[in-house]
Amino acid sequence: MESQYSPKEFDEKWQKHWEDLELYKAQDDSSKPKFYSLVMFPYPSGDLHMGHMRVYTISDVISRQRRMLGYNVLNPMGWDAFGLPAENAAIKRKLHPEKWTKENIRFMRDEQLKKLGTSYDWQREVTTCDSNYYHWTQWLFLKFYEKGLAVRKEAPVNWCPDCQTVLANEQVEGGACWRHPETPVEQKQMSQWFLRITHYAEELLADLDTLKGWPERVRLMQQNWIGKSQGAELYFTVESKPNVQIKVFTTRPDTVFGVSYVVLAPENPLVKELVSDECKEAVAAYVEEAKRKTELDRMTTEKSKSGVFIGAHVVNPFNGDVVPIYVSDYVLMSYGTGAVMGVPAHDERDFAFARKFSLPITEVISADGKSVGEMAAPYLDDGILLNSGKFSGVDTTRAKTAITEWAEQNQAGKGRVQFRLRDWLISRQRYWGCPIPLVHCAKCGIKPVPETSLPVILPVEGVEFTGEGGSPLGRMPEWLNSTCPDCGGAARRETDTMDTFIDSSWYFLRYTDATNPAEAFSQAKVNYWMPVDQYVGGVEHAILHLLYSRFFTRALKDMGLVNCVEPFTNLLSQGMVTMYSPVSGRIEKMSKSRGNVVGTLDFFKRYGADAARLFTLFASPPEQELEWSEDGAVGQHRFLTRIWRLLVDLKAKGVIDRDLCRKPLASSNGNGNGAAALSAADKNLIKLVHKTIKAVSNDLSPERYVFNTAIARCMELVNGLYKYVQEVEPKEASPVLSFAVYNLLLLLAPMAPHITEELYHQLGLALSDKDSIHCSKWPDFDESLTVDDEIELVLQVNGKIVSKVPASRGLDRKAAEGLAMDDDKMKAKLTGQAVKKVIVVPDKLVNVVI
RNA sequence: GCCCUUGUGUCGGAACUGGUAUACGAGUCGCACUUAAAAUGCGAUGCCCGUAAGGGAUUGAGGGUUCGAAUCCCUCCAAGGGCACCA
Repeated sequence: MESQYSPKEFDEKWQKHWEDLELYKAQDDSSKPKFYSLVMFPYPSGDLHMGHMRVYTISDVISRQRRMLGYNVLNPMGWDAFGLPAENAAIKRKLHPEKWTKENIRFMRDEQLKKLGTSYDWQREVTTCDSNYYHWTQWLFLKFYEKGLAVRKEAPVNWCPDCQTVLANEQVEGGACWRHPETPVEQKQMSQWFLRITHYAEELLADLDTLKGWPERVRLMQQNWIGKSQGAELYFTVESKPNVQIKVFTTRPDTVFGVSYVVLAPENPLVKELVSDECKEAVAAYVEEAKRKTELDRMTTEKSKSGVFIGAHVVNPFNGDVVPIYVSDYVLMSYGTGAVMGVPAHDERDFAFARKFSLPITEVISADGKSVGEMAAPYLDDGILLNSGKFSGVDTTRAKTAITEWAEQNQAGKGRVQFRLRDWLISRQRYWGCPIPLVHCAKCGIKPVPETSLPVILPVEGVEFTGEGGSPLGRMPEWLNSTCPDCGGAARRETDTMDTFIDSSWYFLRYTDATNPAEAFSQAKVNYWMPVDQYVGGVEHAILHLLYSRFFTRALKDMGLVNCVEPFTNLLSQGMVTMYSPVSGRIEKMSKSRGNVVGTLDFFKRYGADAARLFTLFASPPEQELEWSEDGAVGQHRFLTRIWRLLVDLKAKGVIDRDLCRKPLASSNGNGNGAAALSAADKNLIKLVHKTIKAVSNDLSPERYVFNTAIARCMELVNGLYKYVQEVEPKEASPVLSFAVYNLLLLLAPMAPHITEELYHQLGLALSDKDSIHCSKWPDFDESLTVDDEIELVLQVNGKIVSKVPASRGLDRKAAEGLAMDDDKMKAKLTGQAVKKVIVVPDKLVNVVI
């Protein structure tokens, strides 16, 4: 046995050993309870750095400990392999995206994730750009299409004139194309595919309450994103065209008597219909300008309002007022009805608009129902109505209901709920994505590709990447030209591919039956494993990926494909890893572009995988940010070295014994295993072991998941062992030391899997060559051995500490009080004082109030 | 602007339900080992006053509840994140 701890001698040996033993293979049927452990799968960008490793380490520790606790664990890994960077690399380096992606996957899997010592079941590896995966992505799309959840509709989208393609919202940075910061993105009206996530808005919102295992902040972010508003839709009849109504959505029906104008969004079709001849030119010009307006312009002109009168009026159904109709880009076509009523007195934006166009500001609510006269700013709070006909004098809350009711009775409107959530635009004019399985037939229109013809293969050979002019698929006639499944005539394939978020919205279902050639997943397997018991991932996916996955699961449940409603029972969203960036001079998220990355290969070589894992876990609790520091990592390497040296020494002395180590030494009170011979040092060490087992078990439990304190407890045990060895100087097989060392290794095994396995075998604790510490049972503890008989009683006067005295555990109140009154320092404080009250916290403190 | 999170020694961070603030690690200093250094082991180490014994203040700031507050409540300040003309 080497006297020097050098992980490079054995890290890879054990990784191979575990793989040969198929230690991490999940069983599809088992008498053990199942535990589905999931970590967000990576995009194969090519090179993981230590910052990326945090999430895999956390998830791996959880999986390993669950295995030791006796669960049948599914811990899979895969690749979110479609996406733009691959296509970019292809354009830049003339390397096919598939080749680039596959090479990256091999490197990341074999050289990075495996070398971290992760415990994945690689037989279930999933790669979203493989046709045996996207076959089922397409099949699911067809299911959504059948149910009317995938629809084609016109929508304004982000268009980059340089790339000649639609961009995802995520690819618009500061109003410009992410590839050309100098090119502003344009808004373009296009026919695109959407998934109707809004169909589930209400449920997605309501069921957030059932996700008790999710962080509060993630639930809140989703809640805000879905954005439910309670209000009313009110109808304003056009004065010159009594058969046309403008419907507006408002959350403030109580302010309807204060309406001084109505505004339409520039894209609202009513603009063209209602505009008067005199205004036609000005309105058309404004609408044109608004269309061209980029997000950049919008942001810079945020607060100032623009707009044009369209030469028509509407009648307020509540008071008969005739008010003008404007068109303005502060009204969005995609929210509500694309029209709003302007109430300057009680809305910030309407106030600004009214000022600019000199429109009347009619006060209809105030704190006490009395007019305040000239308004310098809009009054936004609740209050009492005035100038509101028969509703004057009513408070806002009741007025909202009353006015909505009146509208319903008089066909002037109705109550309505509005969501901020929009339907999910999934079309992408890109090559490297899952083809949408549809054809366009001149005769029959849009037709789905029959299930039996799936998958629609993404062509790999003969694809040219020029970097301009949209998707290369459109320039491949041999792929583009197909036949109509209905009439058999000529048809063109859909050239758009799907948003990559679709691929990741169901990968956790595929893991349950990853190699099934005939189905997306079998009912039996998916329902055995789902829902995911513990999901770990970055907070950057708090909304999109997690919301989409919830939507998918819900839709599939309604189709009878899965049984569960919510896919992820518990969610741990880990904080990002930061480091000082020489580029910006600040502490920022670790990333290549910021020049503050720590490479994995180099780190593993210098300190070993276990030190990397321990530092990542120790530096801060998982939900918080972690600042990478070389010093801290060295500290963990030192801790491992300390364990190594101690155990090498004990082995040389022959004190560790394979049989003794498994004997529980349950009782220190005289009747346990060899208890008669136990010294005070022995008893203390046994207690320390039990206390450590208790603390670490608690720290690794789902209620806590605080790995930093778990490691701290293990360090204390190691410190205790050093002290014990120094004191006792053991020379022969020791039951106490064998027991302590064995349990230390068990507790550290999930966090530092290599060194614990190596020492387990080196010390001869293994039951055979095929044995692994990772197959061991997680240790139990004896509650009675986790408490000390002797405690320190704290004595306080008025809550201030005056003295501390030793006392035996379990003292009653009287006795504790007696101890306090007997103490010299207490006496000094209390003489001549009237004692008002004595508070005794058993086994903790006595507080005398004077 | 709205919503959320976080503020504890020189640094990363502990303190489970209000009950000994600063566990564990890093750094620094000292001792041992060594010809020497590194490594390792042992010990000390939040701040102020004091040679010491001892005393005092202290968990971003201020206030409150309580016998007792890092922890609960209110106001404010700072940093980070999310949303942002959503009617």
